[in-house]
Amino acid sequence: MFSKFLNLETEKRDRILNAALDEFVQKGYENASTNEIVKKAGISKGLLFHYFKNKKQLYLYLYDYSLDIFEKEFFGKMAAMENEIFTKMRQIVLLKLELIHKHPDMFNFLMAAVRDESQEITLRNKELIERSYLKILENIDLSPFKGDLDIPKAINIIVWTLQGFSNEVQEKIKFLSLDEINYDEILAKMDGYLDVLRKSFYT
Amino acid sequence: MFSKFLNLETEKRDRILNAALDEFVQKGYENASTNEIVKKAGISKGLLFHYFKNKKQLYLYLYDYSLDIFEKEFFGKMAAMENEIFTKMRQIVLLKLELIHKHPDMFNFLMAAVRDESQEITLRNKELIERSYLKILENIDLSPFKGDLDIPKAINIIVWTLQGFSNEVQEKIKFLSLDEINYDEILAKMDGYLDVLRKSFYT
Amino acid sequence: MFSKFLNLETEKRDRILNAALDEFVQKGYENASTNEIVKKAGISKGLLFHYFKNKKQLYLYLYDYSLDIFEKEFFGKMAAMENEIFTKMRQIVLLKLELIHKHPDMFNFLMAAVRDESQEITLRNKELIERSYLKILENIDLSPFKGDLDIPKAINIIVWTLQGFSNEVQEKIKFLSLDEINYDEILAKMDGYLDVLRKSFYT
Amino acid sequence: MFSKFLNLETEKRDRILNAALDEFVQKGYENASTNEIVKKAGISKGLLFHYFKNKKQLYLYLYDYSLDIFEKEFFGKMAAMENEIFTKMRQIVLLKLELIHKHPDMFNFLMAAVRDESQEITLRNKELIERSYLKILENIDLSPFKGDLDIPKAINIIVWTLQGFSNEVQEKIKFLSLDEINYDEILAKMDGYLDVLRKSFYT
DNA sequence: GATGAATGAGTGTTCATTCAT
DNA sequence: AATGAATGAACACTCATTCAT
Repeated sequence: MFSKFLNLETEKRDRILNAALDEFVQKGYENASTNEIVKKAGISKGLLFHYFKNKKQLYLYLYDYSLDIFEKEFFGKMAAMENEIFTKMRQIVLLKLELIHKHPDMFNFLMAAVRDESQEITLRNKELIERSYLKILENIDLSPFKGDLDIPKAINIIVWTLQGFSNEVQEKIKFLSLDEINYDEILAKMDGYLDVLRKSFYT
Repeated sequence: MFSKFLNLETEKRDRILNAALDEFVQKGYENASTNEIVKKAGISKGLLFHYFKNKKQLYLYLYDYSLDIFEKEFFGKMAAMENEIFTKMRQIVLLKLELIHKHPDMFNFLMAAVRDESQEITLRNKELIERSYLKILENIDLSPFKGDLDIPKAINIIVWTLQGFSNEVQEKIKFLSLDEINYDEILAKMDGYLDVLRKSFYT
Repeated sequence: MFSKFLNLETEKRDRILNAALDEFVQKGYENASTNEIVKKAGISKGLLFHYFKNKKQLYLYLYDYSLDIFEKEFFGKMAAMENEIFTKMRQIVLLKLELIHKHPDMFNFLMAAVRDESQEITLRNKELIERSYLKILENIDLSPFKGDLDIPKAINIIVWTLQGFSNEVQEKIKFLSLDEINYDEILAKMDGYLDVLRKSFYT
Repeated sequence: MFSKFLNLETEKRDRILNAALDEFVQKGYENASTNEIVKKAGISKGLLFHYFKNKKQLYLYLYDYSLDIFEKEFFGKMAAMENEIFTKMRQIVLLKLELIHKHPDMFNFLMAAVRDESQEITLRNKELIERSYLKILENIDLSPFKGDLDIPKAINIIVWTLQGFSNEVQEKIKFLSLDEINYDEILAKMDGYLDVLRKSFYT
């Protein structure tokens, strides 16, 4: 399907990829202009459609491509993590932050794509979340939890708390440049939340 | 700004409002067609742009209008609520469900609008959330919380848990028709989460 | 359907009609460019699609419009014709020539459209031919035909002979300007053919 | 001009020829895609344009090539035909039917090409028709014709009658599959027409 | 106030043809 | 000879917005 594109010299491929990523992130799927993409990538109109039969396929390719990179980096490093849930969740958050710094455009694109709600993307995304969730929770040490606790619910509460916290942080730092962000402060706050939960759920 | 529109006879105003709401909900901002809106509303092309100088202004008006109605209904009923946080949160969830049933289009529109992330909407939304948050938390009875607990954090955890639960439910019922939804089951599950939190945070 | 277009001032309507007719005649359906049509008609791109929802509809409108005019003129004058078949056929040929002179573009368009073979056109055309045929043959005086002759076949032979002759003439005069055509010579030749057939088929 | 192409190995040449023929027959000149042709032929884009400088040249080559094959088969077998005109015309019709069955694609292509009306094709076609006509009429036995008959006109009437009949038949069988066609019935009808003409024109 | 004809820059996509390899 | 990446003008069609009436 995309073999033509894959055989391209890396430099040109990246130019196209970045141009498209950039345009989609800035304007969203509908508003993104293939005209702008080719201009940014410095290629002709026809060439884009030589590689991708239409705008949608380009978008889906970008999604799969970004997801692939994230998954590889994510799952690869998750194997070596702690089994103690709070430590593990903390490590996951740090890993996520690291990936955002490494591939900010891809991350933004993925976030935006998920909101887009196209059938195909929603499906791929659902699968990913399920796989991630299983991976995160496998090997978790359940022994420290209080005896009368509904552990599955407790785990969901931990996950949702980190999600809520994460959203709040993102909302706040949205308009800051990367070097204005005080990660120590953020992590300290997060540790505060994890402390509350640990004290509440562990014996 | 919209004074011309406000002076319109109620029936015509509502026709325009509903037509626009409907179109934006169904197709999103970009894909919504002003042509379709005027057709649905039974007015001329020119008239729409006589009342709203462009598509964006119409959209923002709709947002403010919807928000207004929600806020009124929400804040109005919130005054009479319990001060015990779990009871109050439960009441808020029920109220939210009630409003979704009463104004499904407006609710969908607001949800979609928030995701849109346009500067103006984001700002208005931030303000609303802050106001709501203050309102929800005012008069909360803090005495039952454990003495050594970081109460503000605990409250956030409660809010985020309900948010996470709510998102999960929405994801699941997205493809169900309204009468296929089993509300009792959903509420029972929610009560389960509230129980876990109450046992953990209360003395 | 085309009410918008019909309410247009005659001058502009004709400009659009002629521009489209001209373009379709010159280049055929596929190769005709809506860009060229609007340029020739001196209107904006959008306006053409305001009147006709797409290229195909414009084409079909043109077909129906042209056909209508031809049919009216044709059927109108056919009522007053002789019942003697050779005289009638001669009158029909003369009428056809007259119409070609009066509406050369429409005639060319109709001829081209029939060859186009699109489903819709083929259907409309088949109906027209059947109607014409019935009209031509109604009231024909069969008494002069030889007694042992298969009259329906003889009539078909007369029709096909005129068709064949007509095609041959058209082929020859295709590259001549209108005033270079010697109609007297052509008609004399045609009368020769009709004489042969009359002598052969009549007692 | 096409010497490069002629020196190609027969198998590859035929692959290209058939692919092009197929595409042109299915979609017509304008809509035929060189992309599809090279895909069907299993050759590269560049190679097609190495052999034929453009689409038009390929089309014209195909026309000449098809015509050549038809002419050879046609003229070859025409030498051995009867001199009695009605018998000969019947034999020609049968031969035509035979050729349609033997080379349906080429026949369809030629028919379509003639309708195309491009200058070059029209010219080649005119020449062919004249040559065929001369060939058909050479050696015809004029003795059975009635003494006072305009024989050249009579012959044209015979030809046009067969043409008209043939067109009518083609119109009718267009949507039938090959084995649904009742050839005996068609030929019987045709013989009816030839009988009418024979009785009328012969002493 | 109310209409809807008119605009034109914009869209995604196609495709015959070229050309470096 | 053979490849297929690359071009770019052209296509039909859309749509928010304007404006004369």
